[in-house]
Amino acid sequence: MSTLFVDEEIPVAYHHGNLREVLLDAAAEAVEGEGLAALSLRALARKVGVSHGAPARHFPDKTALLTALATEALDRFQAAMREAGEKGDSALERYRAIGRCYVRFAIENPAYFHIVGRPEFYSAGDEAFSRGYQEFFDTMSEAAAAAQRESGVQELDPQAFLISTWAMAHGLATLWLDGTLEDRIGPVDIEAIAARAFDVVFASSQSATPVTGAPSGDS
Amino acid sequence: MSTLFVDEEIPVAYHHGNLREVLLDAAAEAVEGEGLAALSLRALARKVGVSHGAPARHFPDKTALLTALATEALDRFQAAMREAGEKGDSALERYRAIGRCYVRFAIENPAYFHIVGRPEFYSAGDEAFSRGYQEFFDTMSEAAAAAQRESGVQELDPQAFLISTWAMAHGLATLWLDGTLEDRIGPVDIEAIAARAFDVVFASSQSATPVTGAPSGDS
DNA sequence: GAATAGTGTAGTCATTGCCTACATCCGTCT
DNA sequence: AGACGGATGTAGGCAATGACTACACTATTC
Repeated sequence: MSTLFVDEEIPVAYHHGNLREVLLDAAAEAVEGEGLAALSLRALARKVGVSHGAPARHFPDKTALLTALATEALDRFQAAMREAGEKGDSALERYRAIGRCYVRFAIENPAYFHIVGRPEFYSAGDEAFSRGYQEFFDTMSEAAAAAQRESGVQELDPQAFLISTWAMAHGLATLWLDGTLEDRIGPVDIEAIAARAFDVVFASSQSATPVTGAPSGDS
Repeated sequence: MSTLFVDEEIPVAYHHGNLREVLLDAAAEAVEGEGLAALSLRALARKVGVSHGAPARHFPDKTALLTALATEALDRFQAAMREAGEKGDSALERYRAIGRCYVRFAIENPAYFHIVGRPEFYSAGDEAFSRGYQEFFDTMSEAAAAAQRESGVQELDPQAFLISTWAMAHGLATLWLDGTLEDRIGPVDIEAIAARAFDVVFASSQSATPVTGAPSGDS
Protein backbone atom coordinates (compact mmCIF):
# COMPACT_ATOMS: atom_id res chain seq x y z
CA MET A 1 0.00 0.00 0.00
CA SER A 2 0.91 3.69 0.04
CA THR A 3 2.59 4.04 -3.33
CA LEU A 4 3.64 7.55 -2.34
CA PHE A 5 6.79 8.14 -4.33
CA VAL A 6 8.85 5.44 -2.71
CA ASP A 7 12.29 6.02 -4.15
CA GLU A 8 13.21 2.38 -4.24
CA GLU A 9 13.40 1.70 -7.95
CA ILE A 10 14.03 -1.90 -7.17
CA PRO A 11 11.11 -2.85 -4.98
CA VAL A 12 13.15 -5.47 -3.06
CA ALA A 13 10.76 -8.32 -3.63
CA TYR A 14 9.08 -9.56 -0.52
CA HIS A 15 9.43 -13.06 -1.83
CA HIS A 16 12.99 -13.87 -2.57
CA GLY A 17 12.33 -16.29 -5.38
CA ASN A 18 14.89 -19.00 -4.87
CA LEU A 19 16.03 -18.54 -1.33
CA ARG A 20 16.65 -22.22 -0.84
CA GLU A 21 19.32 -22.50 -3.48
CA VAL A 22 20.88 -19.17 -2.61
CA LEU A 23 21.16 -20.29 1.00
CA LEU A 24 22.90 -23.49 0.01
CA ASP A 25 25.37 -21.61 -2.16
CA ALA A 26 26.03 -19.06 0.57
CA ALA A 27 26.49 -21.88 3.06
CA ALA A 28 29.07 -23.58 0.87
CA GLU A 29 30.88 -20.30 0.50
CA ALA A 30 30.81 -19.64 4.24
CA VAL A 31 32.05 -23.12 5.04
CA GLU A 32 34.94 -22.64 2.68
CA GLY A 33 35.70 -19.26 4.20
CA GLU A 34 35.09 -19.40 7.93
CA GLY A 35 34.73 -23.10 8.43
CA LEU A 36 31.83 -25.39 9.16
CA ALA A 37 31.92 -24.84 12.90
CA ALA A 38 31.49 -21.09 12.52
CA LEU A 39 28.47 -21.35 10.25
CA SER A 40 25.46 -19.49 11.64
CA LEU A 41 21.96 -19.46 10.22
CA ARG A 42 21.49 -15.83 11.17
CA ALA A 43 24.73 -14.76 9.55
CA LEU A 44 23.67 -16.68 6.47
CA ALA A 45 20.34 -14.87 6.42
CA ARG A 46 22.06 -11.49 6.78
CA LYS A 47 24.48 -12.35 4.00
CA VAL A 48 21.63 -13.21 1.69
CA GLY A 49 19.55 -10.22 2.77
CA VAL A 50 16.55 -11.84 4.43
CA SER A 51 15.30 -11.90 7.97
CA HIS A 52 16.70 -14.36 10.46
CA GLY A 53 13.57 -16.44 10.36
CA ALA A 54 13.33 -16.84 6.63
CA PRO A 55 15.60 -19.88 6.28
CA ALA A 56 13.24 -21.81 8.51
CA ARG A 57 10.68 -21.85 5.68
CA HIS A 58 13.06 -23.97 3.62
CA PHE A 59 14.95 -25.88 6.28
CA PRO A 60 13.28 -26.76 9.56
CA ASP A 61 16.60 -26.46 11.36
CA LYS A 62 20.30 -26.05 10.84
CA THR A 63 20.86 -29.78 10.55
CA ALA A 64 18.38 -29.96 7.69
CA LEU A 65 20.23 -27.25 5.79
CA LEU A 66 23.53 -29.03 6.25
CA THR A 67 21.98 -32.33 5.23
CA ALA A 68 20.86 -30.70 1.99
CA LEU A 69 24.33 -29.25 1.53
CA ALA A 70 25.93 -32.65 2.08
CA THR A 71 23.55 -34.21 -0.41
CA GLU A 72 24.38 -31.58 -3.02
CA ALA A 73 28.08 -32.10 -2.33
CA LEU A 74 27.77 -35.81 -2.86
CA ASP A 75 25.88 -35.40 -6.11
CA ARG A 76 28.53 -33.15 -7.58
CA PHE A 77 31.33 -35.33 -6.26
CA GLN A 78 29.77 -38.37 -7.84
CA ALA A 79 29.20 -36.60 -11.14
CA ALA A 80 32.85 -35.59 -11.26
CA MET A 81 34.02 -39.11 -10.57
CA ARG A 82 31.70 -40.65 -13.10
CA GLU A 83 32.92 -38.27 -15.75
CA ALA A 84 36.54 -38.98 -14.86
CA GLY A 85 35.86 -42.68 -15.01
CA GLU A 86 34.77 -42.51 -18.63
CA LYS A 87 38.21 -41.78 -20.00
CA GLY A 88 40.96 -44.34 -20.17
CA ASP A 89 41.85 -47.34 -22.28
CA SER A 90 41.68 -49.95 -19.59
CA ALA A 91 39.52 -50.48 -16.54
CA LEU A 92 42.62 -50.04 -14.40
CA GLU A 93 43.36 -46.73 -16.05
CA ARG A 94 39.79 -45.59 -15.52
CA TYR A 95 39.89 -46.50 -11.86
CA ARG A 96 43.16 -44.66 -11.47
CA ALA A 97 41.54 -41.63 -13.06
CA ILE A 98 38.74 -41.84 -10.53
CA GLY A 99 41.28 -41.92 -7.73
CA ARG A 100 43.00 -38.81 -9.01
CA CYS A 101 39.62 -37.17 -9.47
CA TYR A 102 38.74 -37.97 -5.86
CA VAL A 103 41.73 -36.05 -4.60
CA ARG A 104 41.32 -33.23 -7.08
CA PHE A 105 37.62 -32.72 -6.36
CA ALA A 106 38.31 -32.54 -2.63
CA ILE A 107 41.02 -29.95 -3.11
CA GLU A 108 38.99 -27.84 -5.48
CA ASN A 109 35.79 -28.06 -3.44
CA PRO A 110 36.95 -28.10 0.16
CA ALA A 111 33.55 -27.12 1.55
CA TYR A 112 31.83 -30.04 -0.16
CA PHE A 113 34.47 -32.52 0.93
CA HIS A 114 34.39 -31.09 4.43
CA ILE A 115 30.69 -31.37 5.05
CA VAL A 116 30.35 -34.92 3.80
CA GLY A 117 33.09 -36.05 6.16
CA ARG A 118 31.44 -34.54 9.24
CA PRO A 119 28.28 -36.53 9.89
CA GLU A 120 27.93 -34.94 13.33
CA PHE A 121 26.60 -31.88 11.51
CA TYR A 122 23.91 -33.50 9.41
CA SER A 123 21.54 -36.46 9.28
CA ALA A 124 23.37 -39.26 7.58
CA GLY A 125 20.16 -41.26 7.75
CA ASP A 126 18.31 -38.83 5.51
CA GLU A 127 16.81 -40.58 2.55
CA ALA A 128 18.04 -38.34 -0.26
CA PHE A 129 21.47 -38.26 1.30
CA SER A 130 21.62 -42.03 1.64
CA ARG A 131 20.56 -42.48 -1.94
CA GLY A 132 23.25 -40.05 -3.04
CA TYR A 133 25.88 -41.80 -1.02
CA GLN A 134 24.87 -45.13 -2.44
CA GLU A 135 25.31 -43.83 -5.99
CA PHE A 136 28.61 -42.27 -5.03
CA PHE A 137 29.76 -45.53 -3.54
CA ASP A 138 28.54 -47.59 -6.48
CA THR A 139 30.47 -45.43 -8.92
CA MET A 140 33.68 -46.18 -7.09
CA SER A 141 32.81 -49.72 -6.30
CA GLU A 142 31.98 -50.72 -9.86
CA ALA A 143 35.11 -49.11 -11.24
CA ALA A 144 37.21 -50.89 -8.63
CA ALA A 145 35.65 -54.23 -9.40
CA ALA A 146 36.17 -53.76 -13.13
CA ALA A 147 39.79 -52.79 -12.59
CA GLN A 148 40.44 -55.78 -10.46
CA ARG A 149 38.57 -58.16 -12.75
CA GLU A 150 40.52 -56.94 -15.73
CA SER A 151 43.95 -56.97 -14.26
CA GLY A 152 44.32 -58.79 -11.04
CA VAL A 153 45.69 -57.34 -7.85
CA GLN A 154 45.29 -60.81 -6.46
CA GLU A 155 46.67 -60.07 -3.04
CA LEU A 156 43.47 -58.37 -1.96
CA ASP A 157 39.94 -59.55 -2.01
CA PRO A 158 37.68 -57.06 -3.82
CA GLN A 159 36.42 -55.50 -0.63
CA ALA A 160 39.90 -54.85 0.73
CA PHE A 161 41.04 -53.55 -2.64
CA LEU A 162 38.23 -51.04 -2.78
CA ILE A 163 38.56 -49.95 0.82
CA SER A 164 42.30 -49.53 0.78
CA THR A 165 42.41 -47.50 -2.43
CA TRP A 166 39.46 -45.43 -1.30
CA ALA A 167 41.16 -44.86 2.04
CA MET A 168 44.35 -43.73 0.39
CA ALA A 169 42.56 -41.16 -1.74
CA HIS A 170 40.48 -40.05 1.21
CA GLY A 171 43.48 -39.80 3.48
CA LEU A 172 45.50 -37.79 0.96
CA ALA A 173 42.68 -35.32 0.53
CA THR A 174 42.04 -35.09 4.26
CA LEU A 175 45.65 -34.56 5.29
CA TRP A 176 46.06 -32.04 2.54
CA LEU A 177 42.99 -30.02 3.49
CA ASP A 178 43.92 -30.19 7.19
CA GLY A 179 47.01 -28.27 6.39
CA THR A 180 48.88 -31.12 8.02
CA LEU A 181 51.02 -31.91 5.03
CA GLU A 182 51.97 -28.35 4.38
CA ASP A 183 52.74 -27.75 8.05
CA ARG A 184 55.00 -30.76 8.39
CA ILE A 185 56.45 -31.23 4.96
CA GLY A 186 56.10 -27.96 3.16
CA PRO A 187 54.64 -27.38 -0.28
CA VAL A 188 53.94 -30.64 -2.00
CA ASP A 189 52.45 -31.61 -5.34
CA ILE A 190 49.66 -33.62 -3.81
CA GLU A 191 48.19 -34.78 -7.09
CA ALA A 192 51.51 -36.07 -8.29
CA ILE A 193 51.98 -37.94 -5.05
CA ALA A 194 48.49 -39.32 -5.34
CA ALA A 195 49.16 -40.57 -8.84
CA ARG A 196 52.38 -42.22 -7.78
CA ALA A 197 50.80 -43.72 -4.67
CA PHE A 198 48.08 -45.33 -6.76
CA ASP A 199 50.74 -46.72 -9.04
CA VAL A 200 52.35 -48.46 -6.10
CA VAL A 201 49.09 -49.98 -4.96
CA PHE A 202 48.50 -51.29 -8.45
CA ALA A 203 52.11 -52.33 -8.92
CA SER A 204 51.63 -55.66 -7.24
CA SER A 205 49.79 -56.99 -10.25
CA GLN A 206 50.84 -54.68 -13.02
CA SER A 207 54.23 -53.21 -13.57
CA ALA A 208 54.00 -49.71 -12.21
CA THR A 209 54.08 -47.11 -14.90
CA PRO A 210 56.91 -44.91 -13.71
CA VAL A 211 55.65 -41.43 -13.30
CA THR A 212 58.34 -39.02 -14.28
CA GLY A 213 56.65 -35.66 -14.54
CA ALA A 214 53.80 -34.18 -12.65
CA PRO A 215 50.70 -35.97 -13.85
CA SER A 216 48.49 -33.57 -11.99
CA GLY A 217 46.45 -32.68 -15.01
CA ASP A 218 44.52 -35.43 -16.63
CA SER A 219 41.53 -33.43 -17.75
CA MET B 1 33.22 -20.77 58.93
CA SER B 2 30.13 -21.89 60.87
CA THR B 3 31.04 -25.49 61.59
CA LEU B 4 27.51 -26.04 62.77
CA PHE B 5 26.95 -29.71 62.11
CA VAL B 6 26.97 -29.42 58.39
CA ASP B 7 25.98 -32.88 57.27
CA GLU B 8 28.21 -32.86 54.25
CA GLU B 9 30.85 -35.37 55.23
CA ILE B 10 32.68 -34.41 52.11
CA PRO B 11 33.04 -30.66 52.42
CA VAL B 12 32.92 -30.08 48.67
CA ALA B 13 36.21 -28.26 48.54
CA TYR B 14 36.00 -24.77 47.23
CA HIS B 15 39.14 -25.43 45.33
CA HIS B 16 38.70 -28.36 43.08
CA GLY B 17 42.31 -29.48 43.16
CA ASN B 18 42.94 -30.60 39.64
CA LEU B 19 40.20 -29.03 37.63
CA ARG B 20 42.36 -28.65 34.57
CA GLU B 21 42.94 -32.35 34.10
CA VAL B 22 39.40 -33.29 35.05
CA LEU B 23 38.10 -30.84 32.46
CA LEU B 24 40.27 -32.36 29.76
CA ASP B 25 39.11 -35.85 30.65
CA ALA B 26 35.49 -34.77 30.70
CA ALA B 27 35.95 -33.02 27.38
CA ALA B 28 37.37 -36.16 25.80
CA GLU B 29 34.45 -38.12 27.16
CA ALA B 30 31.93 -35.59 25.88
CA VAL B 31 33.51 -35.49 22.45
CA GLU B 32 33.31 -39.26 22.26
CA GLY B 33 29.71 -39.17 23.42
CA GLU B 34 27.97 -36.17 21.92
CA GLY B 35 30.54 -35.09 19.37
CA LEU B 36 32.96 -32.22 19.13
CA ALA B 37 30.43 -29.77 17.71
CA ALA B 38 28.09 -30.23 20.66
CA LEU B 39 30.77 -29.58 23.26
CA SER B 40 29.86 -26.71 25.59
CA LEU B 41 32.05 -25.20 28.26
CA ARG B 42 29.08 -24.64 30.51
CA ALA B 43 27.88 -28.21 30.16
CA LEU B 44 31.41 -29.34 30.90
CA ALA B 45 31.48 -27.23 34.06
CA ARG B 46 28.13 -28.65 35.16
CA LYS B 47 29.31 -32.18 34.51
CA VAL B 48 32.38 -31.63 36.63
CA GLY B 49 30.46 -29.80 39.32
CA VAL B 50 31.92 -26.30 39.18
CA SER B 51 30.49 -22.95 38.22
CA HIS B 52 30.33 -21.94 34.60
CA GLY B 53 33.18 -19.50 35.02
CA ALA B 54 35.65 -21.86 36.63
CA PRO B 55 37.12 -23.31 33.42
CA ALA B 56 38.26 -19.82 32.44
CA ARG B 57 40.87 -19.96 35.21
CA HIS B 58 42.59 -22.79 33.39
CA PHE B 59 41.76 -22.05 29.78
CA PRO B 60 41.25 -18.49 28.60
CA ASP B 61 38.68 -19.65 26.07
CA LYS B 62 37.16 -22.71 24.48
CA THR B 63 39.80 -22.85 21.77
CA ALA B 64 42.53 -23.02 24.39
CA LEU B 65 40.87 -25.98 26.04
CA LEU B 66 40.56 -27.79 22.75
CA THR B 67 44.16 -26.97 21.87
CA ALA B 68 45.22 -28.59 25.12
CA LEU B 69 43.03 -31.57 24.34
CA ALA B 70 44.55 -31.91 20.89
CA THR B 71 48.03 -31.70 22.35
CA GLU B 72 47.25 -34.41 24.87
CA ALA B 73 45.75 -36.52 22.11
CA LEU B 74 48.87 -36.20 20.04
CA ASP B 75 51.16 -37.10 22.92
CA ARG B 76 49.27 -40.29 23.62
CA PHE B 77 49.00 -41.12 19.95
CA GLN B 78 52.72 -40.66 19.51
CA ALA B 79 53.51 -42.75 22.59
CA ALA B 80 51.37 -45.59 21.28
CA MET B 81 53.07 -45.51 17.89
CA ARG B 82 56.54 -45.35 19.39
CA GLU B 83 55.77 -48.35 21.53
CA ALA B 84 54.35 -50.26 18.59
CA GLY B 85 57.42 -49.38 16.55
CA GLU B 86 59.76 -51.08 18.98
CA LYS B 87 58.62 -54.59 18.19
CA GLY B 88 59.47 -56.36 14.97
CA ASP B 89 62.46 -58.07 13.47
CA SER B 90 62.91 -55.75 10.52
CA ALA B 91 62.45 -52.06 9.93
CA LEU B 92 59.71 -52.90 7.46
CA GLU B 93 57.95 -54.98 10.05
CA ARG B 94 58.25 -52.21 12.61
CA TYR B 95 56.80 -49.67 10.21
CA ARG B 96 53.95 -51.98 9.42
CA ALA B 97 53.29 -52.30 13.15
CA ILE B 98 53.14 -48.53 13.38
CA GLY B 99 50.61 -48.43 10.57
CA ARG B 100 48.41 -50.97 12.31
CA CYS B 101 48.82 -49.03 15.54
CA TYR B 102 47.70 -45.83 13.80
CA VAL B 103 44.41 -47.40 12.83
CA ARG B 104 43.94 -49.14 16.14
CA PHE B 105 44.63 -46.04 18.21
CA ALA B 106 42.14 -44.03 16.21
CA ILE B 107 39.44 -46.65 16.65
CA GLU B 108 40.06 -47.07 20.34
CA ASN B 109 40.36 -43.34 21.02
CA PRO B 110 37.90 -41.72 18.65
CA ALA B 111 37.78 -38.44 20.58
CA TYR B 112 41.53 -38.00 20.38
CA PHE B 113 41.66 -38.83 16.72
CA HIS B 114 38.71 -36.58 16.07
CA ILE B 115 40.04 -33.45 17.66
CA VAL B 116 43.46 -33.60 16.03
CA GLY B 117 41.85 -33.82 12.63
CA ARG B 118 39.71 -30.71 13.15
CA PRO B 119 42.06 -27.76 13.28
CA GLU B 120 39.15 -25.34 12.91
CA PHE B 121 38.46 -26.02 16.60
CA TYR B 122 41.90 -25.32 18.03
CA SER B 123 45.07 -23.33 17.43
CA ALA B 124 47.32 -25.44 15.29
CA GLY B 125 49.96 -22.76 15.68
CA ASP B 126 50.19 -23.28 19.43
CA GLU B 127 53.74 -24.00 20.48
CA ALA B 128 53.18 -27.09 22.62
CA PHE B 129 50.86 -28.51 20.00
CA SER B 130 53.34 -27.89 17.19
CA ARG B 131 56.10 -29.53 19.17
CA GLY B 132 53.86 -32.51 19.83
CA TYR B 133 52.94 -32.79 16.19
CA GLN B 134 56.57 -32.62 15.17
CA GLU B 135 57.41 -35.52 17.48
CA PHE B 136 54.42 -37.42 16.21
CA PHE B 137 55.49 -36.82 12.65
CA ASP B 138 59.13 -37.69 13.34
CA THR B 139 58.14 -41.00 14.87
CA MET B 140 56.37 -41.97 11.68
CA SER B 141 58.85 -40.37 9.40
CA GLU B 142 61.90 -42.06 10.87
CA ALA B 143 60.26 -45.45 10.85
CA ALA B 144 59.24 -44.97 7.23
CA ALA B 145 62.72 -43.93 6.21
CA ALA B 146 64.26 -46.89 8.00
CA ALA B 147 61.82 -49.26 6.38
CA GLN B 148 62.55 -47.91 2.96
CA ARG B 149 66.30 -47.82 3.50
CA GLU B 150 66.32 -51.39 4.65
CA SER B 151 64.19 -52.89 2.01
CA GLY B 152 63.50 -50.74 -0.97
CA VAL B 153 60.08 -49.76 -2.25
CA GLN B 154 61.99 -48.06 -5.00
CA GLU B 155 58.98 -46.85 -6.92
CA LEU B 156 58.39 -44.02 -4.52
CA ASP B 157 60.69 -41.33 -3.30
CA PRO B 158 60.80 -41.23 0.52
CA GLN B 159 58.37 -38.36 0.76
CA ALA B 160 55.77 -40.02 -1.39
CA PHE B 161 56.26 -43.32 0.43
CA LEU B 162 55.66 -41.69 3.79
CA ILE B 163 52.70 -39.64 2.64
CA SER B 164 50.92 -42.41 0.83
CA THR B 165 51.23 -44.92 3.66
CA TRP B 166 50.25 -42.30 6.19
CA ALA B 167 47.29 -41.34 4.04
CA MET B 168 46.13 -44.91 3.79
CA ALA B 169 46.20 -45.39 7.55
CA HIS B 170 44.55 -42.03 8.07
CA GLY B 171 41.88 -42.70 5.49
CA LEU B 172 41.06 -46.11 6.90
CA ALA B 173 40.65 -44.68 10.38
CA THR B 174 38.63 -41.73 9.13
CA LEU B 175 36.23 -43.71 6.97
CA TRP B 176 35.77 -46.20 9.75
CA LEU B 177 35.01 -43.58 12.41
CA ASP B 178 32.69 -41.72 10.00
CA GLY B 179 30.51 -44.75 9.97
CA THR B 180 30.90 -44.63 6.21
CA LEU B 181 32.32 -48.10 5.87
CA GLU B 182 29.74 -49.69 8.08
CA ASP B 183 26.91 -47.82 6.35
CA ARG B 184 27.99 -48.83 2.87
CA ILE B 185 29.67 -52.18 3.32
CA GLY B 186 28.46 -53.56 6.60
CA PRO B 187 30.56 -54.91 9.44
CA VAL B 188 34.17 -55.15 8.43
CA ASP B 189 37.35 -56.22 10.19
CA ILE B 190 39.04 -52.92 9.65
CA GLU B 191 42.34 -53.92 11.25
CA ALA B 192 42.62 -56.98 9.08
CA ILE B 193 41.95 -54.88 6.00
CA ALA B 194 44.51 -52.35 7.17
CA ALA B 195 47.12 -55.04 7.60
CA ARG B 196 46.41 -56.46 4.15
CA ALA B 197 46.38 -53.01 2.57
CA PHE B 198 49.80 -52.26 4.00
CA ASP B 199 51.05 -55.56 2.63
CA VAL B 200 50.01 -54.51 -0.83
CA VAL B 201 51.80 -51.21 -0.58
CA PHE B 202 54.91 -52.97 0.53
CA ALA B 203 54.51 -55.77 -1.96
CA SER B 204 56.13 -53.87 -4.78
CA SER B 205 59.55 -54.40 -3.25
CA GLN B 206 59.04 -57.31 -0.92
CA SER B 207 56.92 -60.33 -1.52
CA ALA B 208 53.76 -59.63 0.40
CA THR B 209 53.38 -61.87 3.39
CA PRO B 210 50.01 -63.40 2.72
CA VAL B 211 47.74 -62.62 5.60
CA THR B 212 45.52 -65.58 6.19
CA GLY B 213 43.82 -65.02 9.51
CA ALA B 214 42.72 -61.85 11.25
CA PRO B 215 45.90 -60.15 12.33
CA SER B 216 43.97 -57.64 14.34
CA GLY B 217 45.90 -58.34 17.50
CA ASP B 218 49.59 -57.67 17.39
CA SER B 219 50.06 -56.47 20.93
C1' DG C 1 -12.27 -10.64 -6.00
C1' DA C 2 -12.03 -13.71 -2.15
C1' DA C 3 -10.08 -17.86 -0.01
C1' DT C 4 -5.86 -20.23 0.91
C1' DA C 5 -1.30 -21.92 0.95
C1' DG C 6 3.42 -20.32 0.54
C1' DT C 7 6.94 -17.31 2.00
C1' DG C 8 9.18 -13.55 4.66
C1' DT C 9 9.19 -10.53 9.12
C1' DA C 10 9.52 -9.43 13.95
C1' DG C 11 9.60 -10.60 18.55
C1' DT C 12 10.63 -13.98 22.29
C1' DC C 13 13.13 -17.59 24.89
C1' DA C 14 16.81 -20.64 26.62
C1' DT C 15 21.55 -21.53 25.91
C1' DT C 16 26.19 -20.33 24.99
C1' DG C 17 30.99 -18.01 25.25
C1' DC C 18 33.09 -14.45 27.33
C1' DC C 19 33.66 -10.52 30.57
C1' DT C 20 33.80 -8.35 35.18
C1' DA C 21 33.21 -7.97 40.17
C1' DC C 22 33.49 -10.52 44.15
C1' DA C 23 34.53 -14.62 47.45
C1' DT C 24 37.41 -18.10 49.24
C1' DC C 25 41.50 -20.69 49.79
C1' DC C 26 46.54 -21.46 50.18
C1' DG C 27 51.36 -20.47 50.73
C1' DT C 28 54.65 -17.19 52.31
C1' DC C 29 56.84 -13.57 54.88
C1' DT C 30 57.38 -11.41 58.99
C1' DA D 1 50.33 -16.42 64.78
C1' DG D 2 48.62 -13.36 61.50
C1' DA D 3 48.54 -10.37 57.54
C1' DC D 4 49.18 -10.30 52.77
C1' DG D 5 48.67 -11.58 47.99
C1' DG D 6 48.24 -14.70 44.23
C1' DA D 7 45.57 -18.49 42.63
C1' DT D 8 41.20 -20.44 42.05
C1' DG D 9 36.12 -20.62 42.12
C1' DT D 10 31.39 -18.01 42.09
C1' DA D 11 27.77 -15.01 40.37
C1' DG D 12 25.74 -11.95 37.34
C1' DG D 13 25.58 -9.61 32.93
C1' DC D 14 25.99 -9.12 27.81
C1' DA D 15 25.62 -10.07 22.88
C1' DA D 16 24.92 -13.75 19.62
C1' DT D 17 22.65 -17.95 18.33
C1' DG D 18 18.93 -21.63 17.07
C1' DA D 19 14.37 -22.45 17.58
C1' DC D 20 9.61 -21.06 18.22
C1' DT D 21 5.36 -18.12 17.53
C1' DA D 22 2.30 -14.57 15.83
C1' DC D 23 1.77 -11.78 12.09
C1' DA D 24 2.23 -9.64 7.17
C1' DC D 25 2.63 -9.90 2.43
C1' DT D 26 2.22 -12.44 -2.07
C1' DA D 27 0.66 -15.73 -5.53
C1' DT D 28 -2.52 -18.96 -7.10
C1' DT D 29 -6.85 -20.85 -7.77
C1' DC D 30 -11.64 -20.95 -7.78
